[in-house]
Amino acid sequence: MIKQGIEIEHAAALLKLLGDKTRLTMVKILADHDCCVCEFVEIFDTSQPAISQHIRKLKDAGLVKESRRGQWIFYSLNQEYEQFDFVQLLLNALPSQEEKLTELEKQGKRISCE
Amino acid sequence: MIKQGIEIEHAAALLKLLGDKTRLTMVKILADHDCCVCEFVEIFDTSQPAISQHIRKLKDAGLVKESRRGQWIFYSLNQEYEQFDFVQLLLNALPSQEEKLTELEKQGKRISCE
DNA sequence: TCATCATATAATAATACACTTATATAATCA
DNA sequence: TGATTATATAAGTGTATTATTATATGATGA
Repeated sequence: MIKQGIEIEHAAALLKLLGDKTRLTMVKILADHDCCVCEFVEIFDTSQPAISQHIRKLKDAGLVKESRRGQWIFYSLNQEYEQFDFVQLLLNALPSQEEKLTELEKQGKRISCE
Repeated sequence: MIKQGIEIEHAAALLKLLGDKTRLTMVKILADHDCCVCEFVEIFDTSQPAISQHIRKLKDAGLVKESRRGQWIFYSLNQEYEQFDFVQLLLNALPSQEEKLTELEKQGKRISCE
């Protein structure tokens, strides 16, 4: 039998995870751009450990994955996440957070390491 | 300017509210049926104050409304809720909880007062 | 009016959460 | 190799959350 859709318990846990302004915004941003911790620190004007701890929760849930590029670790949405469709449904209903990145760019604080 | 969609802060608060197994299931059930507290007490096999407190959170957020019918207070989704579309989007992605009500019915514990 | 049923509210206690500070790890670069 | 930069982790703290117990309110029906 093919498992389809999301169980309600799982959904509740996921919504709880996303039910935090910082994490939700992070995930929305990650839907369009890979980012590293130091960028989020700038964007949210908060401490590095606070960001790392949010990232860890997202990673533990399987929602984001990491890839090291030199000095930096870049995070991105994990397209293989079991309930990726559900997450996308949600994210599509949210307003773009693009301006947060363009602001970063403007300040010359966007990291790119191609 | 017409306000459209949901702000990310508001969305986070809403997801947090729904990020609880009991509340999420309640809301999913209420999408199809009005229910009263004592029914939820049966369905979730939990205490009456616990249910009342969950209901209050949903009511405070504007997500559900109440109407007294005799001895009982029936709760239902508030279709006028500001972000009702967003909530519906979410609920539609969740599996039916219909069996919880049919189970109630079978036990003769469904309240109806027409 | 009194007993009962449905629900709300208050007080409390246990747990979870998100931040802070301090420190560790890991890569880079002089 | 030693300094620097990026990130993770650990420990501690204040606050939020959720349940419990006890009590109050409000409607019904004998």
